[in-house]
Amino acid sequence: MESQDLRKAGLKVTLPRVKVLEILEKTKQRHMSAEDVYKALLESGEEIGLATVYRVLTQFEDAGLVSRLSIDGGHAVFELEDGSHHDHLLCVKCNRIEEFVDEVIEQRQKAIALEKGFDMTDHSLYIYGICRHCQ
Amino acid sequence: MESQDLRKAGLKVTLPRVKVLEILEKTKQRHMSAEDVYKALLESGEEIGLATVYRVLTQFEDAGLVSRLSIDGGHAVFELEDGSHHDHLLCVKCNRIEEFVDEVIEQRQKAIALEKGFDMTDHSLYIYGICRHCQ
DNA sequence: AATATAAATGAAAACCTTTCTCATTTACAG
DNA sequence: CTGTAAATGAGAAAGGTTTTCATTTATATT
Repeated sequence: MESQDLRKAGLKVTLPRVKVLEILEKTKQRHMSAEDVYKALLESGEEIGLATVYRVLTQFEDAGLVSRLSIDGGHAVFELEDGSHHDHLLCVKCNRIEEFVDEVIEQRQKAIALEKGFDMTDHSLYIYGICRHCQ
Repeated sequence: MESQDLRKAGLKVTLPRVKVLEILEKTKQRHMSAEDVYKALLESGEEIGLATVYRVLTQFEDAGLVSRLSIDGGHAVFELEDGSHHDHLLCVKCNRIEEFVDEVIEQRQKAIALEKGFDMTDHSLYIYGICRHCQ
């Protein structure tokens, strides 16, 4: 029941918000740009403006419902937040995105921040390469 | 003697290229956006177009004279290449940028790419936080 | 159920960084 | 010194994202 998630997040239950959340949950492709979400909405017969899609995704990010990936150069990509922190591998040929978790890297990052006197708030790690399929 | 560096890189020695290189070498701030470089040029009395600054920086990147950092969301930042690979720590308050190298992380990244069947071409790692000065 | 009101939306314009176009200028090989 | 390919400047265009503002909608209140 998406409307509960929205209410919990302090957001009014509006048609655009419900439909964007549905798209994110139902689409097989886990990583979607605002444009991807917008097109999926059109295909499912919903006439929701692109500006609203951007607004809703940003609100979802603020509410912790989705994460935004800021990939090298291009546009932002969103993924449903499932509580599990992870980093990403990106195929530079087909744009496939894979996820990974590495505790060693997580620990080293914390240690480095500490060494440098930084109070770490976040980090972003992307490994770029050519995936199995594209080699 | 910058003109030698340019010639070695296979670039004609033109005023804009010499001046951009000078700015990158003389400015205390190691990390500069295209706009920063453009403004510095104006301040030093050079009338070089912004489009040229972008072109020159991209050529320098291709030639290996500078590296381009693609920081979260915003604009690109350039730094003179000194041959040493390193990653970055960014202060989310004052935008200070610090550098670090960590062999453990480097190795783990390679291992993860291998595991996932990726032929790694590059990676980007940024640690965000609040620096000593801003805490 | 009707209403008031603060919030959300759509459409288009604005924004920002970066790239492109094209006429003009420049570097440098011959 | 001259010819030619390459580089430049100015402005337009591109591409993703945000803002503006009039209109619509959700929901708290009668």
